[in-house]
Amino acid sequence: MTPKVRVRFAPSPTGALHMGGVRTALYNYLFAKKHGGDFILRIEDTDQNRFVSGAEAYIIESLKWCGIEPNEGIGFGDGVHAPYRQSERKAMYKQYAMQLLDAGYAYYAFDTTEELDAMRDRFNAPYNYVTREAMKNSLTLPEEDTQKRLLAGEPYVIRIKIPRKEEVRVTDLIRGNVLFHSAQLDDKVLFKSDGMPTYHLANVVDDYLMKITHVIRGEEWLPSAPLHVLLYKYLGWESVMPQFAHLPLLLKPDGNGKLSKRDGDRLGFPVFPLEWKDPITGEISSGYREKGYYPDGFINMLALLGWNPGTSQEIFSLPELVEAFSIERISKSGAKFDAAKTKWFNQQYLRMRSDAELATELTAVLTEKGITATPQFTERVCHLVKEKLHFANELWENSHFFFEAPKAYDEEVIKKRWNEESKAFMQKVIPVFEALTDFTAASTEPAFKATAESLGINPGSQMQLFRVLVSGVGGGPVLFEMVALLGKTEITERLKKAVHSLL
RNA sequence: GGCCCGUUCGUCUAGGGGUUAGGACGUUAGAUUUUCAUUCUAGAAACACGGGUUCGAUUCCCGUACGGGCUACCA
Repeated sequence: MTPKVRVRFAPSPTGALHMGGVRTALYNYLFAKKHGGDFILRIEDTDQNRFVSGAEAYIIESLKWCGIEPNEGIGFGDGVHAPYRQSERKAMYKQYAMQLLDAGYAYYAFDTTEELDAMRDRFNAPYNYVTREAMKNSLTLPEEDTQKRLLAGEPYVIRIKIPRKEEVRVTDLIRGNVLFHSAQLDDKVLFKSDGMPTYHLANVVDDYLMKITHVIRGEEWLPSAPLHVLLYKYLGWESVMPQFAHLPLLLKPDGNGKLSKRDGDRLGFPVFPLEWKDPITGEISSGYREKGYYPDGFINMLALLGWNPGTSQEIFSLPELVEAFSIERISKSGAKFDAAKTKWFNQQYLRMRSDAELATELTAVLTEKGITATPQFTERVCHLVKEKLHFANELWENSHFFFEAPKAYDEEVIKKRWNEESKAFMQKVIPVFEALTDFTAASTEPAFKATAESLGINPGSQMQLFRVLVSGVGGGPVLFEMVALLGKTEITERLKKAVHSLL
């Protein structure tokens, strides 16, 4: 029987969650849901020096905003494997380090930072099967010396003893078999002198204890995967070792390298899901949420950055992503982030929003400005302008003239179009409009044109000017739809006022 | 430097021993809206290079180049 799929997203609370991290969480979420499994959030806070207050809450809020909520873990409710914060699991790790020690797979090391630096300078090599011979550790020191140091409370770390000559095979769901030679590995610290495990030990122990079946993480972890494989083996957990999938990285849009916070500042797009204020420096980094992006569009974009369904479908709801997702279709190479396409996704999602939903957003702006309008009117306004937008927060700037009469008129258009001929036309069209009983796009347009023609004027030459006289601006939705929505009274009054003020 | 991963239009990608190498974003032109946006149509635009294997390689293999990641008592 195959065990229930259990995956985890395991960020460190060292700052805001990067969009690459969000994508990793997303792929874990999709994989879990696809297989009816569990998705766990585990906080890896084994490095007390890098702890940033607020980071954990930020991670939780980000996942919630994105709609990819873990069903177990910090912020989402405890399961049977609680706690989910490694600092609270501190007591669990030591015994596994001891187990490794007893079995001869690990050893104590007492080297100081200075000694370590000196060793690296001298050998230009890591702590490994050759250099460890020259260092202060339980492999080189007499047994009683080691015991004496331990008893005296001398600081120590526990290092893994990497075999000198062994092939370590990592089977990766995305990359296939990757072969490493143990001679290239180093004796990584598993247990630090401050009593905390390092990532490597804590990660393997927790994944084992939490019955994780698949480890889906960034490609930056591939080089340490053989170390993890060795740990499963030495701990006797080889038969329940999770399967690995190392994700390609998110790259800078220009140039090369991993996408970083700096790139967002430099190129003008957020790299974080939510706005983040650094608690130390007070520096603020923009977020997709605050910029007006929809979470489902953001997630859709992220899903397609490194994965594709093999069809030409590009717009996916979260359930559709779950349905279509498979690890096999994740690409191997890094993906450069594309801010323009991210905007395009948002535009697509904006169009899928109902007029009523957009009206709610616009109403919030109206209320702020002390403007009242009926929901029906606001909805129709939204219906007319939504095709022009990429973001809902552009609603007001594209529709303000529906709610307030123009205070000024686009000067360029006035300069170009306002003349004796147009003055005569506007004065004549006012009574024509007033006489209409049925004031719709279907009635105003022919009336407008007929009036122009009766004066021997090309109707087209008056359209933009007319638009400016009633709205103040040269651009906007389809003219006669706009006219009809504003209504006869409003249109004729605005027109009279405009003609008067321009005389 | 060493180790590992990768390489199809500018970008995200499909494809795969014989294809007009497909789509999307962006971009260019035209049409529509006498504006803008939208929409429609058309266009430019890619298999990194060199060797093999093969009747045939963009596809398979090897090398080179280039890119990326890792190389901490950070994750």
